[in-house]
Amino acid sequence: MMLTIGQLADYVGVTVRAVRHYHQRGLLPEPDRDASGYRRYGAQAVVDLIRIKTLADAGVPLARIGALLGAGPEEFGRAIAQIDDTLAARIRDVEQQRRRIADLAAGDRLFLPAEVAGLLDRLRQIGVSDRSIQMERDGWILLSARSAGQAAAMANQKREGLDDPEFRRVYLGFDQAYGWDRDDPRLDGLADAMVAFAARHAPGSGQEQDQEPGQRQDPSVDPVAMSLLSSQPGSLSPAWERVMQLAEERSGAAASG
Amino acid sequence: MMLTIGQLADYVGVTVRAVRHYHQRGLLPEPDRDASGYRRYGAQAVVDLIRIKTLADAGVPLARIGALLGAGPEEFGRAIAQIDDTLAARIRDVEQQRRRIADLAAGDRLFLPAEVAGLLDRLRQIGVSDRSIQMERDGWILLSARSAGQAAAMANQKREGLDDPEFRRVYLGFDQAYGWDRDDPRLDGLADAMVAFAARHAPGSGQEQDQEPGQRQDPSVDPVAMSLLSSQPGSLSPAWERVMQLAEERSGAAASG
DNA sequence: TTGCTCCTCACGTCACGTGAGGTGGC
DNA sequence: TTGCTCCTCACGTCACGTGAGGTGGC
Repeated sequence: MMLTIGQLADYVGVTVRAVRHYHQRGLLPEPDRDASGYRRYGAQAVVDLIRIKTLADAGVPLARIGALLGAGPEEFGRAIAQIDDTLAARIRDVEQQRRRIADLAAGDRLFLPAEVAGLLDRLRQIGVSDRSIQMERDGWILLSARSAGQAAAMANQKREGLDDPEFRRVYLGFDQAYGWDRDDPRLDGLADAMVAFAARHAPGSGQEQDQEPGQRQDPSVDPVAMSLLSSQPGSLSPAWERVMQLAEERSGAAASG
Repeated sequence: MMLTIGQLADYVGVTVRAVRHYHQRGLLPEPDRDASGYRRYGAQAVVDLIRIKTLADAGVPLARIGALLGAGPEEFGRAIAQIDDTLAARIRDVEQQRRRIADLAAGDRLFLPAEVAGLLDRLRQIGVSDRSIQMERDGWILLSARSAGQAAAMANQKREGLDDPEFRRVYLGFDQAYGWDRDDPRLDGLADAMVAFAARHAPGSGQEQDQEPGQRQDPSVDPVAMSLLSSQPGSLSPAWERVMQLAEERSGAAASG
């Protein structure tokens, strides 16, 4: 009336190899052998193995299970309570994983701080092209990776800047100019508008906010700088290169004039 | 404005070693190196790595993640739905694990089929000693491991048998005799009672139920056989050995007379 | 006799962790 | 100059899985 290793393993719901592994690790005492050298198990082995399996299923490392099996009931009880806490936390973790894989299929909320996601939503809302939004997203991702806090603050600032109709006009004009020829006559007007807007919000104009130290330029009022955040090769079109060149010439002339 | 491997890893919440591992496995493309031979990452790498981490956290094997990253949105969506099902099942698993580790601290419900647990409860209720209940438990554990269905049926049968006051008397008498001397005069009366009860329920007495094939003896009417189920060395006391010897003599004499 | 179970090595797997020994960036 | 980050091997870890080669039980 003793059990073979296969009967024991099947009843408890583990593999034969697992039982042998628990012997090797010293979790389950090696039983006596029968005449053929087969291990033969009694009821205590069933009880011990179910304990081991139950704890192992709960994710308790085998080394800790070994310590727990030798512990008194009060220490065992405390350990059980702590393991239960871990399992409760695991349930919350899995619930969050479900939300996150749902986000994965949905959009790009997952890749950005909430403030940046809010800015991108605002850009979509005012009619910015998908191409520019993609470039903004990539730029903000890189900025967030280097300094999440600073990126969030700057994104909020830029989103507020978009409440200004003139900033929206300049930003959308630059966005739409992407595919123009580099000698398109409208680029001059666009460069003028950008320089004029930047001048009105530049230091000394009396309109800027207090600058934080180390924050040399403020992308919330400078779509050119913002677009440069994602300086992937090829991201600048001929028209954009041209309008930036024109703007630089004019602001240089204004500074020296 | 490109990221080092450490900036990338910190932002996404993985180790630098994990990023290198994903390169090795081909999940994340190797980026270009800077002048020092350092890897430099763009925004796409952040997006890719968050995808990998989110799926890996959800328990998706890396080999499958590799296939998913190359899949179209419809296949990706189906995979996400299937992963979500797996996570929902995992939550139910963890909830069951919590119940099982609670049982582990509580009692021995975990080690026995419900029918056997019910029988043990009944034995406790009618006043059987802890020692005998322990022996019953061990016997039923071994029997359940060899044939769970048969053990359950036999346990139900025995529990019903305990509704008979005479069976209870014989069983409790045998239980209490454990610590008696082997020449205690009360053992004769106990053996008599056991033989008389067994004879009344033996085949041919007109009281037995239909016997199932292969079920040679019925422990529900034979506490001696039941106690023998757990034939651990040393489990039989001198008094029990003696009373079984007496009972065997008498039933042998009855059979031959 | 055949198929199933058991035995003991011993290498493989999965997703990285952890030094070992050396170089570049601030 | 010091400490931090980066680089490439390459072995270690955890809980077993999976043959390899052989024997015993029904």
